[in-house]
Amino acid sequence: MVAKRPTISDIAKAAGVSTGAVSYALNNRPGVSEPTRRRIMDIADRLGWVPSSAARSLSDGRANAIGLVVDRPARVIGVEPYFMQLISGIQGALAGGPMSLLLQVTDNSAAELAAYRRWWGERRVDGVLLVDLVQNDPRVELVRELRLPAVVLGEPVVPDLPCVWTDDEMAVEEVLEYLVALGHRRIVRVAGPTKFVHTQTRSRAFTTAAARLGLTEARVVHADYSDEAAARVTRRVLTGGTPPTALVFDNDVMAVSALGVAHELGLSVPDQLSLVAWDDSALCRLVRPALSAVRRPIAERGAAAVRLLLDVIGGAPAEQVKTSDPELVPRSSTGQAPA
Amino acid sequence: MVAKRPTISDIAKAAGVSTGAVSYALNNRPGVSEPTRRRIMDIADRLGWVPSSAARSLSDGRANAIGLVVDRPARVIGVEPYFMQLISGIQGALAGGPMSLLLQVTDNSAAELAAYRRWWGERRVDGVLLVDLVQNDPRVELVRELRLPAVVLGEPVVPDLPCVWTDDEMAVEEVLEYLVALGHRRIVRVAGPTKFVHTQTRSRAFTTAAARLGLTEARVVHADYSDEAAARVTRRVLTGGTPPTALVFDNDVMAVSALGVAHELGLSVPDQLSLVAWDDSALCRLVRPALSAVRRPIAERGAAAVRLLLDVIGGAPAEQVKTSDPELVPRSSTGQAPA
DNA sequence: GTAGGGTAATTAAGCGCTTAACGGAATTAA
DNA sequence: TTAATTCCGTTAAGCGCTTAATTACCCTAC
Repeated sequence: MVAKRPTISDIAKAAGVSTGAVSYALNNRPGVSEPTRRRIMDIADRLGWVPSSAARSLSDGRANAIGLVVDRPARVIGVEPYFMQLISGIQGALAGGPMSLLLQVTDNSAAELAAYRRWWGERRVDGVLLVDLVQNDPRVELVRELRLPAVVLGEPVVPDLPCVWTDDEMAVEEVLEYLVALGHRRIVRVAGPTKFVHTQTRSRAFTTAAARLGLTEARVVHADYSDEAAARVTRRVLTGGTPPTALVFDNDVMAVSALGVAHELGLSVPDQLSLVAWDDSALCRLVRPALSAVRRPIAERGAAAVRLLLDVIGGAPAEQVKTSDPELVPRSSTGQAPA
Repeated sequence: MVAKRPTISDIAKAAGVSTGAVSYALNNRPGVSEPTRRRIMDIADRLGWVPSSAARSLSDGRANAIGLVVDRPARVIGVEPYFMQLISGIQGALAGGPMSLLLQVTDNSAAELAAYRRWWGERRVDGVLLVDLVQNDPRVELVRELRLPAVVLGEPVVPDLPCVWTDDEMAVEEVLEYLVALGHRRIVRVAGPTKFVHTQTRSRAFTTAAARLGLTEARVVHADYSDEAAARVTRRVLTGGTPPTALVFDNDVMAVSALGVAHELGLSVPDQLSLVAWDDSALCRLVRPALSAVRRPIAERGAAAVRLLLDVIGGAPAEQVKTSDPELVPRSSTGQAPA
């Protein structure tokens, strides 16, 4: 078989009908008799016909693709399993359907905006996924201006934007209560960059829960998700006055990095220091001691976001979908607070 | 500004010329005078015009996109930094140009083939990247049949297919020589699945070099890149008769997993057991002891592959490009062989 | 003065598909 | 018998862009 892409008019010719009839038949719309439809469809797949996405887009205005742009430095993105899991979930929900995923990795916010704008201008996507929302995120304004269907992966901070989220606040509380039950009182949260909405949400939840539990020495410090920054911050925190007995991180990479620092400082985990990671991953399981971590349904979130986005593209109202709750998976990095 | 995508006929109207003239002007082709061209271009970007990719594709037959499908189980793909680094590299080479990346993650080879075939049928991509080639890979046959431009990321095993590769054989030798210099003689290579061409290449290089160095007890065992399989295999190897003193892995995840197993068996690394990972990553740096690893220019490979693919799409002949050589990065997981 | 040659534009066809509008034949109603 | 209704199918316009063919015009040359 040689490579020649058949078009509907090839089919029409073979079936002795007009291209219009072929189109109706192939799209399961009324206008052709059942026998004709069958005949056309038989011919179509004997010929190995596949609709040209360009032609279809041009005539019906739909791109049959959704876009995701991830704006994180290459350095960070490589390590964090988060995105690949997310992408897996996205693909799962896309599989079988006619939609494809357009992916872009950028290293600054302007490039990210430009990517969305270009996709829209080129009519390349029917909608986009938004991750890592920041305060007053310009993307919100952009998609609204462009009337570009969008789904946020994150807390419902923008009232009329559809989103898919998990109850992180609850998880933060759970972690704190768990640590307190183990006797910890000096607990530090090593958060991601302040700019992210999810960082703020968790930090707020942390502070609130700490206050409720009477943890006057609990506090939040910031790093940038990278192992280097986490190591630096952790070292500083642990070598300062009245060091904490437990650290709660905002991702897995930072927690693993901190494990190294603890080791380096001769602090035994979990005897002298407890560590909790956020976003469970193989990384957490693989290191020794294995890290206690908050597991969130990342792939599930990706899949849910895609389904929601498809609905929104189809004209459904902007829902705010909550996925299953995160859960704390205790492993060997957390233990009784030292006396 | 409200969302309304301008077309060339909007521009034509505004400039008082025909759409043909606009097209010539915008594409920098002869047929319009310099002043007219300027005027048209000014209007175009005042209007924020962006070419419709569908329309362009339809008329010139080019999709302005390249495709990558990754066929690895979600479980594996999440952990391995490899793909994200690759994607970063790909994006780097794509940035600025008009091409986008279409990504698909599948979990079986049939689905992968189907994805390529569909993209081709839909005229969605101008070319594709092929990773993880296996022996007699059906994709090779497919892209040839479809005349779909393709670049292989891997060794030049298919004569007329362009590819981008690194000299892994050399790196394998280097690792072996390094270990031998440290006094190791019982060395086991924990390889990925046999089906992959790169696995075979490295295993062959390993066996050859071992023979040359007189290592009669060197051997190769197989796992599937996952941490579970690696743990199982490592445990078996280490608890068998005359266990090896050094293990060389085919990725980073397996090496980290083995570190855990060693720990569990009470084997001190590197005093009693040396470990070498393949594909350096933050993972290797982060664990304790930090893993000695073979670092390969992954992002560079991705970028080179894209450049090559763009050339091939443009009609260039099928080159075989070799990127910079891998290098062994010694860290704390390798040491003198035990007496 | 007219043929020849550029240059700067327009025209129109075509890429592959969708879909509103139309038409002819068979069926039903009156 | 004729008119109204259905059903099945065709026609043709249009989506936004590219490009070969064509026209219109101005210059130079003989």
